[in-house]
Formats: sequence, structure tokens, C-alpha cells
Amino acid sequence: MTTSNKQVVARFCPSPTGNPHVGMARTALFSWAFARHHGGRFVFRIEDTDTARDSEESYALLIDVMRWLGLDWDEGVEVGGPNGPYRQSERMDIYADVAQRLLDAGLAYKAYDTEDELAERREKARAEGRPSGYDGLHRDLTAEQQAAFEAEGRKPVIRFKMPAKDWTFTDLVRGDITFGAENVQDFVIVRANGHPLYTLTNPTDDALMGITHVLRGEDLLSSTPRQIALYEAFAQIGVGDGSTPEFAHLPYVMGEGNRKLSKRDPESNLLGYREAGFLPEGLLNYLALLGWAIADDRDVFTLDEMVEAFDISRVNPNPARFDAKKCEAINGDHVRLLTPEDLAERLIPYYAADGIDVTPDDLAPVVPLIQERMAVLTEAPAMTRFLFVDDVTIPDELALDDAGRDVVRAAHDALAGVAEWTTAEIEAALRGALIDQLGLKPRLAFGPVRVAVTGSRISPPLFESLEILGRDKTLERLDAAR
RNA sequence: GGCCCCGUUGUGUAGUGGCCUAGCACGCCGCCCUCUCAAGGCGGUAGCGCGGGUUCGAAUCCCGUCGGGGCUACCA
Repeated sequence: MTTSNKQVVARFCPSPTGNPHVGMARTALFSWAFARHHGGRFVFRIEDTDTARDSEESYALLIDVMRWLGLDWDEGVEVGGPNGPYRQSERMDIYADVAQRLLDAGLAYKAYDTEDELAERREKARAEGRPSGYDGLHRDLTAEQQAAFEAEGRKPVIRFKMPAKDWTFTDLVRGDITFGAENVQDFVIVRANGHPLYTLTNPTDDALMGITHVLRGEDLLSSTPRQIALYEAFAQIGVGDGSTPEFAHLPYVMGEGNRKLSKRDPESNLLGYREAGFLPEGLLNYLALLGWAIADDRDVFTLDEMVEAFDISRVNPNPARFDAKKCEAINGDHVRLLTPEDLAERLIPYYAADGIDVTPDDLAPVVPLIQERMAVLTEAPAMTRFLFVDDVTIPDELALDDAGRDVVRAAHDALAGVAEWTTAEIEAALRGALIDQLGLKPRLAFGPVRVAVTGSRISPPLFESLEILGRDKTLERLDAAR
């Protein structure tokens, strides 16, 4: 698949705007898995050239989320590397230099069109059924013409001069793609105010950082010919090693309806998944399923297994809908895959967030009761809060009727006489008193006890719960409810 | 308008000419297990956008068409 035998170098290069979202994580995951599968390097770069939208908060969130997910990088922000710095805002001199060399080599030129002039010609082209990109009017301006525009006070942008040829490349997930020469026009690489654009900075850094494989969203598909043209120009002016990377355009992650999951969609907020109690391995596993399959009859796997099996050519090009239900189900499978000790450790912050201070020892007997009862970690404190608080309150709608109070009274008396406070003895006492003596169906016998002790109709297994709760608290609560 | 991408049950996928009366998972429905809820087991539901070709045979190849999406910026 890889045509050269160079070491694979893939990268993830988000812009720090807004909250990190799931589409971003999927792109990072695939790039990372691709690099790891091929034993290559993974670079993490930040593309913060848009000062109006970028923020330091967003940058910090990006680092936080990548570390939480466990997608480690060999070079990039925070860790450094031989091709730094890795924030584009710190590389402005490099872009200015590259732009100047492009200009000097005649591969780019200054264009003085005003926004209005451009818009007018664009409309005309559209109306006539022609492509609406730049028409190349200022491509071959003489020095005198340029001087005249300068004299008018016009500030030029720098445009890259697209060679007049068709562009074909092999997309690793979509196969051969061709754009006709007439559809790829000269594009702006430096703004009139001197700031470089993504169109220049991204290929420049990929070239300088030795990126061999570019995995990114499909929204960038149609800009690929321009990038390839720039690479060919770089080869002429000595930027990078003269090679062009391979490209793979990943499908979108869609939200409800038929729209791309956007950054402002709460469903897309990555940190929201951590808060909601998703495991990074669960979320990543689910995200991997959006466009990729490890086998035709299996969809739960570890990151290591994914790295081992990942094959970019087997990525499905269709946009995929994000399905919260399936995401939870996959996460639940990963919860069950954890050792009880590991799960207990991971649960502690979620108890803390609920105002419950617990230690791993406190949780040791509880975890076996709840591990298979939750899909996300926040369910644990909700389900077992009654074990760690002094009193429970019984909601009005669950208030016991006379029959229920009779049951609770009988349960209290039976339990008061239990010699050894173990699950087995608790169960024996309760069954004896409520089922054998009162002749109740199990459901009617244990229901009121559950409500009295846990404050809920739903709980972990009752007898085990009572053992953990302890005799005193159990009797107290039964007494209070009778 | 132009160019490009995409099109298998509700959702994600497997499928690369016969193994497909289309497999798996989530969802949903039912049953079993059962002290509740889960987990687990069993069963059910529902799909190749459409129309033409090519072929003995097509979800798979070709053409057309329809639908969705992206780009067409001095955003990324």
C-alpha cells in the first residue's frame, strides 16, 4: 500500500477553536492507529493561524483530551521534537520565507484585485456556467502595472500559480480522483495583511516535518490538488525532501438528521463524554467503528487490537451517523472488560463529583455488584449512593402502603435475629420470614425492603447490598420505614 | 451554476461476479433466567435508492438517473 519504504509519519493538526469534538477524535484516532500500525511516528501539531478564532483555552483542552484518550504522540506540542516549534503561531517567519521563495521562483505572484472586483467576476463566471474560482487576471502583471496598483494604495495578496494540468491522485480510502485543470485555480496563500493562510501553512509544515501520510476529513478533499501542486513547487525551491505525501480522506461523523456533527452540538463535545462517564477505550472503540470494522462478526476490541489490524484501505468512505445508544453499549462492554480493581480506581472521581468520598477499599465489595449493571461510570454513584450516606429518603411515589409496612416490620424482626451478618444468612432470614411464613411472592416480599433500605425500586442485588450496608444501618432504615 | 465525494435493514458495518433465500453489532419486540435493574441465553423485526445494460449468474461490473454531502473565501 505504501509505495516508498520510508518510515511512516502521520500527523494530527487541529485548530484550537471551541471545544474538541468527536469528529476530531476520530481523525486523530485513525491517524494515530495508522502510524502505530506501520511502526511509524505520530506528530501532533497545532494550526493556530487564525488569531480571531483561536484560543489558549481551546489549546489546553486539546492537550487534555488527547492525553485522556491515550493517543500519544512522538513529536509535537508539549513534547517537542526535531522539527519544532509545533504551533503554527510560532512559525510565522518560516511561512514568510517560503512565500518569498515561491515569489522569487516565479511560482507565486502578487494579485491586487479588490474583494468587489473578485465578487463581480465570480458571479459572471457562475452565470455563464464556468468554474467560479480566480480567473488569473493578475497572474502576469508587469512591474509597471504592479507599481500602479501600489500607487493606488492597494495591498496585494500572494497567489500560488497553479500549473495548467489535470490533477490525479490516489486517495487511500477512495481510490483515484481526478480534477481537471480548469477547475483548480490560483489560490491565495498570504493575505493582504501579510498573514499566511492554511493553504500555505499546512503543506509547508507537512513538508518540513516529513509527513508521509495525510489522514484528514473529507471536507479537505477538493483542496488536495492545490496541496499537491504546492509540494511540487516545494521540490523546486528546496522545502522539505521533495516528495509528496499520500492522502486519505476520512468520512464525516454525522449527527441527528443529515448534518455533520458540529462543534456547537452538545452531542459532539468530547469532554462531555468524559464527564458522562465514558471510558476512553470505549469511546475510541465506538469511534473506530464509524468507518472501519475489525472483523465481520466482532466490534469490541482494545486499542492494541485496533493498531494490529488497522488498514486504511479498508476504511469505508460513507459518512457515518453517531449513535449514542451504540456508543453506550460499546462502553458498557469495556466497563465489563476492566478488572474490578481498575474499575474501582476509575470510579472514584465520579463518586467525588457526586459528593461521595470513597476509597478503593470501600468500593472493593461494591464493584462486583455493579460492574455489569452500568454502561457509563456516572451510573455507579447513582446506583450505590444509599451505601455511603447516613439516611435515605423515600420518594413520595414509592411510599409504602400498609401491606408494605407489614413486610418491612417482619423483615426488621427477622434480620434483628441474624447471628452472622452475611449475604447467605440475610437471605435465609428474609426468605424464611417473608416467603415461607407470610407466603409472599418474592417480588412482593423483597420490593418493600428494597425501597425502605435503598430509597429506590431499582438497586444492586438486595442481600449483598444489605451485607455491605451493615446490620445497624439496615435495621435503622427498616425501622424508620415501618 | 461548476467541480468532487458518497448511496447495503432505524443506525454502524460485512460483502470486491456464484459460498447471499445478504452475515454481525446497536436499537426495537418477545421468551428464558431472576429479589428489582442489568448482564447473559434464545427467537423475531427490518436493507442492497431507482432504471437500464453486460453475464449462465450482479449488492458486487458498465451507463444513466435520483438523492445526500463537500468545495467553489484574503476560514480550517
